[in-house]
Amino acid sequence: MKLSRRFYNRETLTVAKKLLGKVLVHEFNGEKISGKIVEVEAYKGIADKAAHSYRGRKTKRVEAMYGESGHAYVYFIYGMYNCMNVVTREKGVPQAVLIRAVEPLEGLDTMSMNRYNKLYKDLSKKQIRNLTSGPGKLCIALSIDRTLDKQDLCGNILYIEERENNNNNFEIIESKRIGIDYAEEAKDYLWRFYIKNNPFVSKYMLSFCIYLKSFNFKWM
DNA sequence: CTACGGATTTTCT
DNA sequence: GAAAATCCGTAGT
Repeated sequence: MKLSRRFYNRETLTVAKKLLGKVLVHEFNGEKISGKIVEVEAYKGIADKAAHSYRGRKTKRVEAMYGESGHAYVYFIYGMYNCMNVVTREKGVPQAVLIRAVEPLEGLDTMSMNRYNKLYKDLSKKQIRNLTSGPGKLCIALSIDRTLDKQDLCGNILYIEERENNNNNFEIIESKRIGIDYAEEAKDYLWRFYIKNNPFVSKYMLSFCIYLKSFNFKWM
């Protein structure tokens, strides 16, 4: 089931946590490329020093954040990467959730070609783990760039869905957001959420990787 | 494991 | 002109 407008038009921290475990899909060149969302960050707009829309800043780049909920906000950063957000709240309230990591599901060869110009079966364990474990990495893997800025997530190109066999039996960890050292007191807010012990989280836990390794998981 | 620097260009002041 | 919601490789522990 594709997530509805109603899903996105809620408190941003709620949407952030509820997005964990859902599946991000990009239909591109007639193929479904998808991954399970395992890590997100909330950006709460006007009052959030870490948000691009802090103090009501309304530049061309952040326009999408001011629009209707359930649309994409894709921006370019560090001279070479794109990051994808989901716009939340009603029109005029510029808040969003950054998708920080997904676990690859469909289109594995396309993803591995996009990232490493190799077939999935030829990837090293390290490359598999790094396929989509970060906001810039997942955009490369899923072919998400600024042409998808303002894209309606209730459409048929880029969307998020809840799957029938969805396993919602996971623990959510709350932590500080990453890469926002300039944000003064806002840098300490616990607005990053991720699925505990999932190996595709951007800053994954070593202890759990060692644990998985003992079971000979293929991505270790 | 951690720490650090370089890449690269849009965006905003 | 400086900074940026990142990633990668290398060197040190």
